[in-house]
Amino acid sequence: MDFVPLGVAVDLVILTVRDGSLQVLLIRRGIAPHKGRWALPGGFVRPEEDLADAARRELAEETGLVSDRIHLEQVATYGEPGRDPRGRVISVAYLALVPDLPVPVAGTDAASAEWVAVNDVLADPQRLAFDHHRILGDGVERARAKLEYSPLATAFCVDEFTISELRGIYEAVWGVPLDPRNFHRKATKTEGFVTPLGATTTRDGGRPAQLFRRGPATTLHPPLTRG
Amino acid sequence: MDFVPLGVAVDLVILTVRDGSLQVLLIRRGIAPHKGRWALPGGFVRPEEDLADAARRELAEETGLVSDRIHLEQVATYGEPGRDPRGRVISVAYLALVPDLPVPVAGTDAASAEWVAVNDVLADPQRLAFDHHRILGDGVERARAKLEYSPLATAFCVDEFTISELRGIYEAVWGVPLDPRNFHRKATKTEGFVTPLGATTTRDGGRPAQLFRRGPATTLHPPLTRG
DNA sequence: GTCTTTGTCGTCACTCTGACGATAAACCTT
DNA sequence: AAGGTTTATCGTCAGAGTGACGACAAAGAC
Repeated sequence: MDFVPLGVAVDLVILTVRDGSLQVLLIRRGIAPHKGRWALPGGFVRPEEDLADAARRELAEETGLVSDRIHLEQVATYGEPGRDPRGRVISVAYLALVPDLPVPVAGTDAASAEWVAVNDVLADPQRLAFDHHRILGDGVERARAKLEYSPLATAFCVDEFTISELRGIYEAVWGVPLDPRNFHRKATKTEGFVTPLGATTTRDGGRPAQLFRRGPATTLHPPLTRG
Repeated sequence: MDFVPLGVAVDLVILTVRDGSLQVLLIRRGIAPHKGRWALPGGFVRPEEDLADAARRELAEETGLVSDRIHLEQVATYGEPGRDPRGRVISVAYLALVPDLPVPVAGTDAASAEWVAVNDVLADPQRLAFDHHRILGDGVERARAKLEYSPLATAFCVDEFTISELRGIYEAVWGVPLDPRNFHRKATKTEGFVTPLGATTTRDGGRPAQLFRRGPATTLHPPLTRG
């Protein structure tokens, strides 16, 4: 076997929508290399650990979220020689979409962790360690694309949500305003996207809004469009 | 560094359309494990080699195709412990779309290589070695999805092609018949999909058809639909 | 009560789509 | 050479989906 000295890591693009903007969870690295710089959460895969399990473990360590109810999907793998000064490290990137919960963002090997607006991070290619700028870009692009043809936006919402809250997700992720009336029509008429619960809430102010839960659909026909 | 004994490989899902059906290039394994069984082409990544370079190298070794003009994209990475009897092997799968050329399919470490109809292979989960059945499924699914919203179908065509030939690609990959008149309208009216050359050909029989080249678009607006 | 905020229903013109008729331009057969 | 076959390409038409926007409903704020 020609096994070469090489490490396999997972890196996480953990996204949420807070205060109307798309935000990513970053950690300030507590150890070398790139000590003190901002980076995506991540770590090495253990010898007998599945890749997805490693991603779930890292997610739990950073956010305390048990990932059974969290959307987690693989995005891509980065293996360019030289991307990590420690040697040959292959990194498998995962994308996690979480609702805006009062999450105790505190890591074990991270000096500190916090939510940062994606736009701010992407605006500066030097902001993140390693090739994490590129990984973040790919993850965000994946999320933006999937909102169009999948019911994935609901992964950003709490269990019971209103159509406006759902629209807020789309507006934050895509960065464009959407017409409330047309969006309401689309969301409620697209087969299997959302299921009405009968109850209402006034937590968003104004007239009480119906509460919905995510529907059974896995794909949206027809897709929503980004303007 | 906690580098564990572990190998990184690339596996290739090389697709083409031949005789109206979607086909994949398979090799009969010449060495253990799974010697004598059918599998996707692939091999270990070299110590100082980029993942994409490894995929390009394997593609060239198996098909002789120089990949500058071949569409090659990463699909996913498979790392379940136990997926390879030799030990912990992480495999990065790439998807290659090639035109139907008289390719000298002959491998270096493969006893033999040949084109096989994708439907036949997918119908039997035991047909391929390792977890290649799953990898093939994921690759094909990616190709099917991308035909909808990208001009990727042109990657299956030779440089200059007719609308019918392009339609044949869609029909083979999706496995559904498409209306020639409606398809012609869509293909020619979708901005940047195909560029007319002015010349015509009669190689498909019947009335001479206009020749086209792939256009500058990277995304199709609006997308083509599968049904 | 009135104002403000947000939710929900409706209308209308426009575009896109799928089903299909019709004609054009080559080759093939006899 | 005439007619049949094959494929290409244009056109038509009804129905679905979309964006822009008007209108009204139902809560809290003052």
